[in-house]
Amino acid sequence: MKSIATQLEVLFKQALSQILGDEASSIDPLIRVATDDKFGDYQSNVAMGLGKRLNQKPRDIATRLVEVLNPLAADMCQPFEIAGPGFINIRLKPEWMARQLDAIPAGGPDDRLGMEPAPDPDRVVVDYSCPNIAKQMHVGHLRSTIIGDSIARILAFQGHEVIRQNHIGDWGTQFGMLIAHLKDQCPEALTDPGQVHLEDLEAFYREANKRDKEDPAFAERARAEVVALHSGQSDTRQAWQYIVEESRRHYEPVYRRLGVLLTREDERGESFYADRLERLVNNLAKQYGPGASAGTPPASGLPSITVEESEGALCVFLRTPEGEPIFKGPEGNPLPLIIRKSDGAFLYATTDLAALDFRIHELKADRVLYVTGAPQALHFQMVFATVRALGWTIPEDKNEEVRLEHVAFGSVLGEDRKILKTRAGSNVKLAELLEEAVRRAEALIRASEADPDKRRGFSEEEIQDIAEAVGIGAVKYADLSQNRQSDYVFSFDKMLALEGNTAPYLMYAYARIRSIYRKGATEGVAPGLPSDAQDAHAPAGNLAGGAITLDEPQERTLGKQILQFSEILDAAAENLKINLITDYLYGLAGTFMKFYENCPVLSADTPEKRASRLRLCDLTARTLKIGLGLLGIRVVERM
RNA sequence: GUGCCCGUAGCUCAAUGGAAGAGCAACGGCCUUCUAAGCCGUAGGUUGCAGGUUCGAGUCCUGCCGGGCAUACCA
Repeated sequence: MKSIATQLEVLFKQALSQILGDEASSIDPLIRVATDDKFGDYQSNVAMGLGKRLNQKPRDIATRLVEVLNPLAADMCQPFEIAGPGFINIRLKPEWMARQLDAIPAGGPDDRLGMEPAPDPDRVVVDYSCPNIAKQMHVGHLRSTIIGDSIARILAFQGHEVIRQNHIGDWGTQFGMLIAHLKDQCPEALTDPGQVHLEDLEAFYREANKRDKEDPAFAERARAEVVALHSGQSDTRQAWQYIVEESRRHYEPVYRRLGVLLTREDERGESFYADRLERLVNNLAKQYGPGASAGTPPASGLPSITVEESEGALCVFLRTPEGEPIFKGPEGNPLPLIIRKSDGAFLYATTDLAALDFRIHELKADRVLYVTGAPQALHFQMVFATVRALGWTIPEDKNEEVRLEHVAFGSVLGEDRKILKTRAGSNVKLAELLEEAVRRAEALIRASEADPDKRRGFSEEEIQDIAEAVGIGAVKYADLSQNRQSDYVFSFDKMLALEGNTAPYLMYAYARIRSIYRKGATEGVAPGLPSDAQDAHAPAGNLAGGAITLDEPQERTLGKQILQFSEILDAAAENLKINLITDYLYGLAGTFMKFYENCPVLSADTPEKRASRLRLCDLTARTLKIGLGLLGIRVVERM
């Protein structure tokens, strides 16, 4: 089933070609959701633009268009209205919307509300989370993990082939000191790794760091371990493996608690690329180094790339065809992308180039997304520009350029509007932050249970389960409902607030719907809840005919918004703006609440009306569940 | 210095070039009817300033003011 906007576009294009002929094919009908109910449901803004182009009055064009459109769209729309400078206001017929809703198939395990998958799916690499080994995940990893996971879910739902990549920080000079320290402090970890566990990885890291700074003999051994690690010496490799494994024991429970999809199979950390770096750098130096100026000149307009040694470091420089540096440093001097340090070591730019090589040439990605913080924008600009200049983004076996995108996000701030820190000034640990969110959610539920008017009689098990879902959901929703690019202020009180655009509000709307079904089942007037309520939905149709009617204004609005889900998803996926989905879900939940207040379901006037309203409830619940699912947030049956 | 991002109601934030919106806080209503973690109502604006492009600018361009981030060997 096509979205409302798409169907309107088809009609408008037909009408445009009738009055304008062939030149109409390139015209966008500019269908938009109306900004206000008084203007209808949708509007077309095409007439204003055409007025200029055809040198006619926009209102005259709109009039001619509407004359053709009225019969074409008679099934779908009320007669069109022309307003203001030439807006065409579009009002959908309730019977048409009801038929669209009726056509949505019943729910099931892979429910997609009848939405069609993308006709031309891409293979998309999503790089996100990327914890550092031997350090705890802290609040700085929160957004990458949550946003990246949601983007992966959204694109997969749309039918794209998503390849998750967790580029963990499992390589680098810091491993020298960690390994040296491990061999001193915990040698049994090498002989019997399964039986020995570090209690506190963070403390271990700090101790190693301290010794590295204070004890020259230790620092010497640490350097030797770096060499041993790189050359693949077995006991050093084993120690390294042990440290990585200990880190997994920390972050995998965080992933499970957050409900992110990342698994061990998605890990392709820095170590994976380590033995490719030297060859990569040598090849670049050979092709674009000083002796290689005879290479092919860049195609017109493309930047030229050179690889030069500067201040002892090996650097990539990009220049315009006119020779002007594309990236400039403080004094206007060319800014290099350093791919080998003066001490011979490689660094993150090198690894990122190797990773793009792999993702483009071996994973065959059509699109590569990097979900990292906005401060890294310049780095990715340089890496992407380099890769484009190398010609990697136009593989021979594809006709479309590989899309490289930095999905940047703002920082998480404390109430003081500074980067969120603990009172002691250290990073806030993610595990502790989640624990506090759940604990606060639990306190809210217990307070409500202590109130005789609000008490639902939850079991202890239910309280724990609801607190977990609400607490974690609140953290994730608060993050995802922000415009990704701006910084946001972290506040437990706001994200767990009982009102407003929060996870608890949406989850409450869902639970209310489920409550109707439970009550209906006991009274024998609704099909009831399926036994496996988490994964299936009651087949709400086929009751007394089961046809949906949209008579009351609240029914009409609810039905319309359910039908709009697919166009919201398209917009969110296109711009990777997840807050479009949260705004939509919040609006849908609000509309449902109004419907709930005004339109009795179980005690509707007639069995037909009851059946219709039950189906609206079912569709709303499914939309909320799927929508929250795309955010990685689960719903609960009661709260 | 240069580059990127931001500046919208008291506060926190939305708004693919199309007719300025929520939530919180404030004030006033609604629980013998499906969950009041709810609903209804009132109030709140020269979208930082000044120009420009456009039929139309919060949105695009230029300049200024204010803030954040980045800017050669950590990621």
